[in-house]
Amino acid sequence: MQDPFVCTPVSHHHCISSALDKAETLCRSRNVRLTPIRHRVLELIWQQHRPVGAYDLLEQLQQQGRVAPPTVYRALDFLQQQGLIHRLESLNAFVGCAHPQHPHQGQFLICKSCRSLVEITDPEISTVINNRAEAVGFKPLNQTVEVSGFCAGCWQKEQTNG
Amino acid sequence: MQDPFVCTPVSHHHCISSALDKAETLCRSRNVRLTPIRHRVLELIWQQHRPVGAYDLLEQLQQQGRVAPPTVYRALDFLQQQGLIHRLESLNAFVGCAHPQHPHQGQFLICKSCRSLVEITDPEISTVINNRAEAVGFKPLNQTVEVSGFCAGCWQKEQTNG
DNA sequence: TGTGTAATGTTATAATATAACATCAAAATA
DNA sequence: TATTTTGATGTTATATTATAACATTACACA
Repeated sequence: MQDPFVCTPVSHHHCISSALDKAETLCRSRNVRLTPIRHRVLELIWQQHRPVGAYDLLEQLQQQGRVAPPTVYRALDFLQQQGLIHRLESLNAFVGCAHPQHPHQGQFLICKSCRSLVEITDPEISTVINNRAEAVGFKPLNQTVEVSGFCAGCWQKEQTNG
Repeated sequence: MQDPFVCTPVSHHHCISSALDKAETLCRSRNVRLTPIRHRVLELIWQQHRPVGAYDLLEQLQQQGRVAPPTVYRALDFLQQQGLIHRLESLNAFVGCAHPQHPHQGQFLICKSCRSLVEITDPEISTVINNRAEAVGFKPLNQTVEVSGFCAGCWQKEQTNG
């Protein structure tokens, strides 16, 4: 089932802190360290609540002192390993994961117009892909599924405008 | 159904020339120009018959004279637009398309070990993805599906070795 | 032959990412 | 508590991927 969570400007502060709380709990339980830098990077990612590039993050971090690229990339690596963020290959960007509690194959719907993103976690998609891969003798380990198109709102506008 | 074409070292020269012939026919019928540079880039891509980076191609082109990055990227853009090659987002690399006659959503199986690649074109995969996207109000236009794992051969080796 | 368009050349630089090594902080252990 | 070990971060430099901007050339067609 899909988490019907919707983030509105009003609820956004909650969505950020909820994500950070989850992250803290998770890291504690796994006995890994959500250091200040990692925490900060995750926070920045959730503040945007859309795909963010590493150098965007870098720029924001640099407002509080000198930071170099490796620092950001290390934090991103860590957050990815812990399943707290996903990397979007088609955008070279990162986004917070809404349900990091258990590892999963996410699928990403990326709006061409407003650049918003929805993550769905549909077992049927991953199953079909795995089945087809196995049918040709391939052992699937990890899936990248990214769909470019229009979100509901932008699609309406597209249609009325043209 | 999947094209059961298999490229072996022995048949590889044929697979290259077949791809180039198809490309020529296609471009002629579409009234677009498969110029020498574009032809050469496509040839180099098929010679490798695995994902190749733009700068790999550049290096090979430079063996016959000075060439700069934009030249390669323009050729790649053209070939992509014509559906003659695909871009692999998770690798920043390009690979020849085995059936460029009609536009399609390809799915890519990428071997972590030997870096070989298989393209499958499974309508069920694209359909399921589109359905699920539409179910959440999203209008899907383009899919990126890339699966990382082991090809049949390498998976066997993996299992016997460890 | 001119004239417009598409393709390519050329230079510079943007954007993304990592290697390599130094330093520092925390946790684990004696 | 001092020691050691490990993991995290700092720092510098550079690799890799990609594009902007403008000049020049080749081709298609009037």
